[in-house]
Amino acid sequence: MSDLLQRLRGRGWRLTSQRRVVAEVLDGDHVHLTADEVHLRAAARLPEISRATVYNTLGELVALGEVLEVSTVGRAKRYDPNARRPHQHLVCSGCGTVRDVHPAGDALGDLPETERFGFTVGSVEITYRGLCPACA
Amino acid sequence: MSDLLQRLRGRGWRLTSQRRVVAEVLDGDHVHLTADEVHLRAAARLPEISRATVYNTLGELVALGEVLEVSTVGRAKRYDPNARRPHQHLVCSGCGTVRDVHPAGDALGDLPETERFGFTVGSVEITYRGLCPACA
DNA sequence: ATAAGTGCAAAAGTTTTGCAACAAG
DNA sequence: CTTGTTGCAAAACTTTTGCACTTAT
Repeated sequence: MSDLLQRLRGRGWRLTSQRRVVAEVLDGDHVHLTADEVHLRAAARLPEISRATVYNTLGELVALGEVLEVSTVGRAKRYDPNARRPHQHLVCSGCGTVRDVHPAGDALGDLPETERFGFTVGSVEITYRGLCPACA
Repeated sequence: MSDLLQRLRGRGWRLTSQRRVVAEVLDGDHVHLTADEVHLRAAARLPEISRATVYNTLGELVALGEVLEVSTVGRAKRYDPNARRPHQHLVCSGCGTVRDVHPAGDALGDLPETERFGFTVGSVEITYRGLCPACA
């Protein structure tokens, strides 16, 4: 069983075949699927799985902090299972492909107090936009 | 006439009352309206303006580089007229409010060649996520 | 057994599109 | 005038929801 499933079970997550399949589909590096893509791949293994369950499961994984929702501009949300190691994204403006990147050192400094407008800042997200080799 | 309208006219943009109203609604700092909010405010001045025209106009302004689409996670896109001075966003995870911020110096270093996967990187986008005073 | 999870189908929210009527240059 | 723009209404897409049925524990 994957680390992910093991961790989830430890948290009292009820393990169903649908959830197992969704977790399996999300496994891996550089995986940034849309909900629909997850459903498509999950259905290949478990034909009767419903869209609603995929959405429910993805929402729960996000709430548990095991999966991240990737910001998009207009397109459908993408889900990133690599929530444990901080990283940034390189997004193709042509086809929407996303790659994880781990820029060298550099501490993307926190936002100075004077620029916070009273907000409580929880996370910083960096996205590099450009064109992938195929679209360029 | 605003700078924006003047620039657009210079580019051969046909100026209609609908477009003028959309441009006026977008004018200002810290403006990050959704298409629907733009339509609402535009309709207050020009009651017969249609949603389709608002979407068309916003899309054109984005294509012309005069307005930026702000990344969202799930919610409706927001449009940012402050496309000329580079800046970042502080987004409330509660209500979706967006504020422009201009972090001190710091050069958010370019992505090193070895991390580009063959992509042509055009822009870097930084988003600080947290809770605004009202939602905290 | 029982509480939680699932599937279905309908609805909600956002954005796009086709086309006839209209208006800016 | 001519071509680009608008409005309408319908459709496309993504995500959410209500409820009866099923299942993991």
